[in-house]
Amino acid sequence: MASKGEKNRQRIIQAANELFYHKGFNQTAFSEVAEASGIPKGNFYYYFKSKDELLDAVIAMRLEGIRDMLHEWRAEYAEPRERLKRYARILLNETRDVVRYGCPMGSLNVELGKTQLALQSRASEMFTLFHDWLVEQFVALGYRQDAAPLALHLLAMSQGAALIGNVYQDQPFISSEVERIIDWIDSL
Amino acid sequence: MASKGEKNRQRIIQAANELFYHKGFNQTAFSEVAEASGIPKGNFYYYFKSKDELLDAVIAMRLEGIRDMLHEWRAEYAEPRERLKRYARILLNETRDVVRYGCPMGSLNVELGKTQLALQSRASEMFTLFHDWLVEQFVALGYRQDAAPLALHLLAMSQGAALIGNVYQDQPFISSEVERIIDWIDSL
DNA sequence: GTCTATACGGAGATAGAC
DNA sequence: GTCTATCTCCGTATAGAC
Repeated sequence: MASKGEKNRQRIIQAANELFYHKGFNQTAFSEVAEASGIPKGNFYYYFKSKDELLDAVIAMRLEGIRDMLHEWRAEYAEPRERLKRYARILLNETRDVVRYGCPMGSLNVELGKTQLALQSRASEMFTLFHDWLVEQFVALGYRQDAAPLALHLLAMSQGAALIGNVYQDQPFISSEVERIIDWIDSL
Repeated sequence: MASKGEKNRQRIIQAANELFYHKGFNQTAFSEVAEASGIPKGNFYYYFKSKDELLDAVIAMRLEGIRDMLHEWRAEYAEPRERLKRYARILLNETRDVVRYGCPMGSLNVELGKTQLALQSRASEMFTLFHDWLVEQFVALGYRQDAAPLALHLLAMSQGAALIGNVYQDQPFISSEVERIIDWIDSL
């Protein structure tokens, strides 16, 4: 039952999610989230105890989205190799945003990793969802003790592509890196 | 001639350099730089017109450091392939810091890329110094139109390794990624 | 050139009316 | 539950004494 309060809560989370991505967590003020969501900033403390807790709710929403996506990928692709390639193409989904704002997971973790380790640890759960799903696919391909390192390596390649693509605002570069990654998957 | 004023200027830059790396640019307050450098924050505006200009000076110092390092690498290694491998090992220099604070270049660019594009563009010059030096080596290896893409790819692999190593505070992972990169260079 | 004191704005967070 | 008004702190930046 989506109560009125729950609806407002969701609107705040949605607005914060986009602003945290575009501007960064620490550089986003409540006043901006208030303007974007249409809810006065004074009300935020009825829904969240603090800004940190708002971020926690944003991450929780992202985690749900990732879980759903991975679930769909499982349904859509039966072969582990095809699943790995689907992951590799993730950067092509929103290349414009990646080039402009970086990877939503990567940039948030980088920011929080400086001085907000508790929140960073929470944000790293997004990576872990992908990681565990990738491990599953590598295991299905016959890799055992190498599955986890391979998954981390795949995460790293995607993040490297996103970061350099962002630094140089270079969309074609991201596409070519995705090609490279897919070739690598085929070579396994 | 290092005048007294110039010495103070350098001390501010040194302190800011470390704090910008450890805490991020926007999360570092003048009061902290003041405490670390022993120079009252009120004095900063005698040496720099703004915080942005202080960052500019920090980046200028880092650029000089990179130039010097690349120069030394040229002297130390004659073969282009050995030079590429030396670059690949750069993450091993300060792995503890990379794991704790991320890559000094990458994390700064990610932060500035959100809402401070002019400063990000300046910060990207650090990457460009490495990029151009790497292109030089790939050309010497016989690559022509592929030299630039290969250089970008190498930058991306390093950044991906640094980012994931930072996210999971995983030092061994960075070492294993460096191994992978070196194998890739050998395969060229 | 170097210092202290302070202006000014905006941040997160709170109080209390309705 | 929802709103407005406001508190307190701390950021960058400035003024002006020495």
